[in-house]
Amino acid sequence: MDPKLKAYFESTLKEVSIDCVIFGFHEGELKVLLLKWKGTEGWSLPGGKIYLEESVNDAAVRILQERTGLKEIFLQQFYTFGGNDRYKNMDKAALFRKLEWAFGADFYDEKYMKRHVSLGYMALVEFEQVVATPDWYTDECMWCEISAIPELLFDHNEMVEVALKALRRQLSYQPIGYNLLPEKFTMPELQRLYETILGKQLDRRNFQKLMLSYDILEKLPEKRTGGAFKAPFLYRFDKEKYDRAMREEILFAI
Amino acid sequence: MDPKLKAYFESTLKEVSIDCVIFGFHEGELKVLLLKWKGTEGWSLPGGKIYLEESVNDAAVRILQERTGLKEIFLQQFYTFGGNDRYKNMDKAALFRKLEWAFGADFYDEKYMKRHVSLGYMALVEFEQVVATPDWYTDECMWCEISAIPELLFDHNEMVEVALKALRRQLSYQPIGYNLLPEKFTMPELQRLYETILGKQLDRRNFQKLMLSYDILEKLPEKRTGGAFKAPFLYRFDKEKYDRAMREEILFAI
DNA sequence: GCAAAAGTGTTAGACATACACCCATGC
DNA sequence: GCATGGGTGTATGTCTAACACTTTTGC
Repeated sequence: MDPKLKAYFESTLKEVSIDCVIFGFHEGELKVLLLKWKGTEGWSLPGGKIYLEESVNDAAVRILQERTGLKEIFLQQFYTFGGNDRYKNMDKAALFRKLEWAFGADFYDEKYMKRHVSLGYMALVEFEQVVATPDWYTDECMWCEISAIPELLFDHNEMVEVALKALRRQLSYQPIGYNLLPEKFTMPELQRLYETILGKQLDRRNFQKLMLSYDILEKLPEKRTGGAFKAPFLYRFDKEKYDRAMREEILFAI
Repeated sequence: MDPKLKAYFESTLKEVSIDCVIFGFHEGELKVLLLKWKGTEGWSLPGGKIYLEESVNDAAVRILQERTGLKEIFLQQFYTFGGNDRYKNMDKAALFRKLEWAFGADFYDEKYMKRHVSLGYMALVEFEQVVATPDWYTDECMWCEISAIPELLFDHNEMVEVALKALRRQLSYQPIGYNLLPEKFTMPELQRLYETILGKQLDRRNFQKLMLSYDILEKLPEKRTGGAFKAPFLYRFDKEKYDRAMREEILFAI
């Protein structure tokens, strides 16, 4: 095995790791960042290990930064996966044969390849700002529409589902959008975001009234020009009020 | 060190453990089960380790059963604690001196006393049915009112707070009470439960109307006799409808 | 009879929902 | 001009929230 990889294994927790469901919003679609494992056709969520003296939240921030280049974004734990059958839908032997081919004959070492508990973190990122970067295990990145996710390695399909459910639930008591949209955005864009996450259509006029009633948006004098049809106004989140709404968990009746 | 304890250490995950915030409701008070560590005056939450081939959820069920005698109750993950400073408010050296006194000179073995990631589970139990039982480390159990919890070991005070917050949040999209109340209960008792968890007073008449509107309660012909004043009716949860409401996460506007 | 707890009903107002009309832009 | 998307306003009905009266029970 590569000595650097070995050193990484030695300096990190062995039984615990982190997997991130990184949500981005682009062209009216909610997408998730996936990585393709070297030497295989298998895709997985971005993940990583925790250094011995690192808090798990710090590790999640670090991993997210390594994969997207972004710091200070919305990132939170949503569930911890600790089934003893997390490989159940896979041909584990075949996978590890391929991985040994890519990483060296002693990659599959019992010392490192123990049963893992995985902390699921979800991140909401501004799609345009992400510079997706593969990690040690992987050689390709892909933004995949939430509705067209292929079969993933391990229990990562379940992770995406649980993350999405947590995200939807969160929508009912916290605002969303600050980390998923560019600084300035239009009301229809915000609505599209909500519709995509919730998976249902919303009334244009009622949505606007509701959003404005929460008093977290600032209407700008500018409009989004260039597009076809009537130019919509631009809005911006009032960060202070937005953060307060996040903290106080105001009920968002949507 | 005791060979049985050593064997337990060898057969469990070393970096991960489980801590349980076990809520019970008694005499109009929400209470939490605490354990006192042998040889110390320190209190902590009930917890335990995960066997190598056991899923974390199974481990949580097992630990809960060991401490309360109860099975098939409400139990769920609420957060995973992975700070690298989880001992920060304690005199760690003094604690371990006391523990070595109680467990043997080699209790504090670097091999076992690593940095731990702790999975927080919360349980809602029927107070009357619990037979509280200390574990390996502890020699005393106590039900402690939520408002009068002493300073606990490790980061367990924070755990209780986070659990309580999660419980309150959950109240807004799921019914509660099935596992906290006896089979038959009165509307004022149910209301007291909600008031205790939410930490605020509710209107008697509106509460009743709201609860009945969710169609998960069955009004019984009997009344709670024996008490002073007018005898209140007894109710029972319709388990099927209750479970459906849990699954569908109907919004409980309380 | 009185105080305290419980049962039941009413009413005003807020809010969600549904819907209508006008404006801007490209073809 | 027309199709399409966007801005704004209004009416209706439902549900929440505040509140009143009656009944039961022990002292």
